Amino acid sequence: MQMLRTVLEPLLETSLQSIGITSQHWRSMLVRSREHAQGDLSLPCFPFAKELGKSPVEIAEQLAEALSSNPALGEVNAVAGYLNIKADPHWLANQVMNKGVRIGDAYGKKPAVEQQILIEHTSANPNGPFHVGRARNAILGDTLVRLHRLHGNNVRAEYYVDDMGKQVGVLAWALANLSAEEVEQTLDQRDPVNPKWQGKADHERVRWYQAAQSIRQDRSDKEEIEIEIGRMVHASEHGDEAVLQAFQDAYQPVLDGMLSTLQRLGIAFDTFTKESMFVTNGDVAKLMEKFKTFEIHGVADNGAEFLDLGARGLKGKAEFFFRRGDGSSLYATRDIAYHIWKWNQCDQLINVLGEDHKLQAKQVGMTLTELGQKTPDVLFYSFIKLPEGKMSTRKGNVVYMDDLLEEAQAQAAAVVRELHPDYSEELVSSISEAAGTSAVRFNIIKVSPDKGFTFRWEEALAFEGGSAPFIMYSHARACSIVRKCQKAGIDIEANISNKGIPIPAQMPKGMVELLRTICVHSDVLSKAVNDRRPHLFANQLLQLATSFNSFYRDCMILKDGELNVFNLQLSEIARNLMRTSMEGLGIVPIEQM
RNA sequence: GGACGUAUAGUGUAGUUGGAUAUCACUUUGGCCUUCUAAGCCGAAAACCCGGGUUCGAAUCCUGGUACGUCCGCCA
Repeated sequence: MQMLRTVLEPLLETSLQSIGITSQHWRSMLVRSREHAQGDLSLPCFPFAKELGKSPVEIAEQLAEALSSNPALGEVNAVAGYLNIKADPHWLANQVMNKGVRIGDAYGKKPAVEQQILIEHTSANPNGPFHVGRARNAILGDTLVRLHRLHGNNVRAEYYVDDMGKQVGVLAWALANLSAEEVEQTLDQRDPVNPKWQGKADHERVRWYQAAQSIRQDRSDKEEIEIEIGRMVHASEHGDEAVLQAFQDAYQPVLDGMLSTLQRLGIAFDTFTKESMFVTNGDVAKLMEKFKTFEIHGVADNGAEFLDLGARGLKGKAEFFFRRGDGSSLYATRDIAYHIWKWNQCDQLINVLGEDHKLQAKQVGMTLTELGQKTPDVLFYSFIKLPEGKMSTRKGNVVYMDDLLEEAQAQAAAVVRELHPDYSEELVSSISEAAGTSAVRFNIIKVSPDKGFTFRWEEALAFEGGSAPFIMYSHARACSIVRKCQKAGIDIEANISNKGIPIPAQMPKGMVELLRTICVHSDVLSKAVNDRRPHLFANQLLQLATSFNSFYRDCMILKDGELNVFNLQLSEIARNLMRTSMEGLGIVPIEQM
């Protein structure tokens, strides 16, 4: 609770000086109390014992006594060597009601100058539909973008389109050379396309890609095919316009299909940048020339070139190849050109990458350093696997995002129909779409990114407890109160702008809880954004919803037709905080459930 | 073989500049719907991978194991 800390620290400093503590080390010892019942902030006094030759218990008591009173301070207790300080509920209420708690301000450390932040995420190869594994990147990245915006930062969401290289080459070759019959014949032992997704290019064209992969291994003319694909890939890497256009015609519909899946999850991008751009504009060629001048530059027997990053401390296989023997560039080389381009248009750069890219990212980072460039921040995430094991399109062990979202909506719809038989089908459909997609997002975002994640249907589709619908429900209740008031002829606006409402002398437990939760909300957002850990904020929002539910139980707003204005004002503050926070996590803040 | 990451109740998780009685949810279990939406609320039971070390104090730091994940392409 930063707002309490700000008030407390100077008081505590005086108090500490009075008993002979002058070093500043205690500031880092002032921690959040473990138990809410004990306090908001606690200072363990054990380290002072040796210095002062007194027992920690005694020191804590002396400190408690020496601490001057302040409106912000509620209970101050010395317990077993700890000094516990609780914020005064009235002071908290005053902060919330009259000082105006806004999200993202005051207590976070915001840079004085507006920074342009560029977040690159997802950037999946456009060769097939999203499965839940690939979606972790998109959900994580988009949430980070949203949280930055909530925090008041200027962010651009960027998708790097891999429009050259072997994968797209294979897709383009297949579309040009295989008939639908051939494709289905080749894939006959595989599950057919879900009829639901017929006509959706990511699902349809991936069949061509898969068939080509199989044919490249088995067919008698596989050598010729390989030569043909190799020719196209080579041409694309030399900026051949016709080939690049053919590639684009092949992948663009697939990419569009993939993006429509993401759109259903509320995920969108501001800019798309094609990898081929850095080949055609000459950046890559210039970069490779520059590498030649480096002292860590090396050449292999066949003329391929590399940088010896081992000389800069990289362990393991330290030769970082940037050019093939035939003179063409490699993916990583283009990636570096891309990074230089990105740095030219932002102050902070964040990449969201799977853990399989760790070494690659390290190499790119070290090479950028070598070039005198800054290194990007990277949010790594661990892979999602299925209970049956690793996700593999090839083995058919895969859950497509489109299927998951469809199932999520269907199950949510079943819940809504059971709870509200009176709702129209239209209403059921809009509620269940919001609840289903939000639940899927939240299920992934609420856990720490570096934690391995096993996808389970029953967890992704859980609508109670720590889920998105739980949060949505709290928000919908707050909205329901407003509707109820309006129906009773109460002017909400007028009552909210009435600043003269006294803070109640006695506050129920639920109200104090809500006030405390609201007061740490902004702190948590700052931490989540600055540390790139969105799950922290997800858990905070759960806490906010839980606190609101307790408040809802303890504090009536409309009782026997009588309006409690203070409760209404607090409820509205909580409702707005919930709504904006939900948007920050990509949870749809519907007003009725 | 080397590098990096992870290990917390029956299950899934929170807790990283060391602090008290370790968080939340599911499951199990006891209560609460003639009062603003019970997708809710209140209560009970249940856990820090295994050894060593540092410290007044270790889930947290160091060290040695074990298990799991990822990487170690002139692929992308």
